[in-house]
Amino acid sequence: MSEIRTRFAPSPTGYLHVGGVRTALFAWLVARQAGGKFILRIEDTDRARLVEGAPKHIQESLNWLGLSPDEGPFFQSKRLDIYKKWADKLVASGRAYADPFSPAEVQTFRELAAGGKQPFRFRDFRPKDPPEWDGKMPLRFKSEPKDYSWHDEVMGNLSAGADAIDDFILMKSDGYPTYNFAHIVDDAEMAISHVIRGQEFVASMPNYLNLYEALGLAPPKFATVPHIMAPSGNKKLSKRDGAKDILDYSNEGYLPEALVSFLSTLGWNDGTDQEIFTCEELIKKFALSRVQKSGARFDEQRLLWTSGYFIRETPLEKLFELAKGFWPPEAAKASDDYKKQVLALVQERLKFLAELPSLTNFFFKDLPFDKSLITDNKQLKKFDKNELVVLLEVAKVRLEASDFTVNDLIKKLNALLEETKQKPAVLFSLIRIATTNAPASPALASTLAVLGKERSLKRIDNFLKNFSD
RNA sequence: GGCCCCUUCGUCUAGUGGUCCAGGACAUCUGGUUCUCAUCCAGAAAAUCGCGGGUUCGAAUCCCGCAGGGGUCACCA
Repeated sequence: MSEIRTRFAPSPTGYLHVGGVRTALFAWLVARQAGGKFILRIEDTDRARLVEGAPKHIQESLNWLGLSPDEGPFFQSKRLDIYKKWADKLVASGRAYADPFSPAEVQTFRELAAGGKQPFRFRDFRPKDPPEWDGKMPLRFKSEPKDYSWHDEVMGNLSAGADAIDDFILMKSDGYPTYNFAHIVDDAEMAISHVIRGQEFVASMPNYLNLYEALGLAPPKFATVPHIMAPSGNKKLSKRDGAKDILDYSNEGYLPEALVSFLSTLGWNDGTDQEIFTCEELIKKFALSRVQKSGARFDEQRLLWTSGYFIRETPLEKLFELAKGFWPPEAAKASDDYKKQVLALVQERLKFLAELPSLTNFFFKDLPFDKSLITDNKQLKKFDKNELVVLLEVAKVRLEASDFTVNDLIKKLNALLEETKQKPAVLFSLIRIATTNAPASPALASTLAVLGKERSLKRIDNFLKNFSD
């Protein structure tokens, strides 16, 4: 059996989003699991829609996810001589003709067909005496209509009638090939074994099959991956629906492993109850035949859950490395050791690393006094202000006697509960608010231990001063 | 509109004629983990398997029709 070779072939018209990346991931997995090659090909034949920097951006996105190509990137714009060669071959065999019609004339044909209630087909309007192709006119494929049935690794057996066949442009008047022509030539030249792509191309399959025959090429295997749908409504996910640049996820501190796992289970599963997959597991278990035939909705909640899961599973040292660049500005002067302690406390509640500042800011700077934390608190709002002040003053004295290790703090706090005859819901809330001024924090004893004795007591003092006013 | 494809809890899905009055996960809700947020644990609610006909002793699973959704009909990919 010949080598498995798959490709990802985006057009450089902008950034990569989850839809494109999932297709790339599937192609990458098919290559990896067979010990084959994954090839990146930039389809830059539409000169008008090129976006500068897009190829680099696409490569960075793939690299971040760990889907680096084994070959490429190849640029179609640098392979024009190859397409020319194949085009000449088609002209010689009579399977391509120069198209002498202007867009306006084509439009007239179209209206003519519409008037006759017939579906418009170029092949019904072929020129009687096509001029010789000079490379300046568009070159059109001369189709030979017939029925086709073929196998799709995802969709199963597909078929279409001869009505689906028509002449189409191979070479444009600017000298560049169309996608319809170039991708077939390239897939053959690059010995691609599996063409894995989005479902927008299934309708053109009969035409492609017709062209393969005209070129004398054996078609590769095909796999059609359904679109990722927008969270609401039944439409393809687009930028408007929050289809972010894949590098945005990197910038927000999602782990690439999480994106890969999430994307793989969006329209694929291994038939078991497994919900999370590492890359290695995917390489072992992925199968095109188990990819869903219908489009799957993008579920932000599930992405967050997946992301949080991977963050929790990451060893602290590694997470600390990954978290560099995400700390709040005030953390700049804090020691690595201190930051690691903080990170250990918030690791289990992080969904993505950009949440770090909002979760940890009070560890690095004094937050402003906020009376509503007391007055809105279910337990504390029932108390008289003076009662709370007295309670906190007692707490302060007892905490002054602690060495601020977690164990000792727990001991002291428990003793305080006894002494004051208060519930944790009251006493701990009060101390937590006084020492953090934050609406939420990790467990009290751990928080105090990391904050340290001096800072904790100072904050209680400040809180008492503000609260008494 | 023509052609092609799809249709199981809100969402992602398991399920290929009986073990499914449909299982898992996310989200939601409840309880527990000495306070909050989160984690973790336990539990609840949630799909008459798009609808209607068949075939069969028996259908989410096979067949037909319908409806809804998607894709496509470019010198874009």
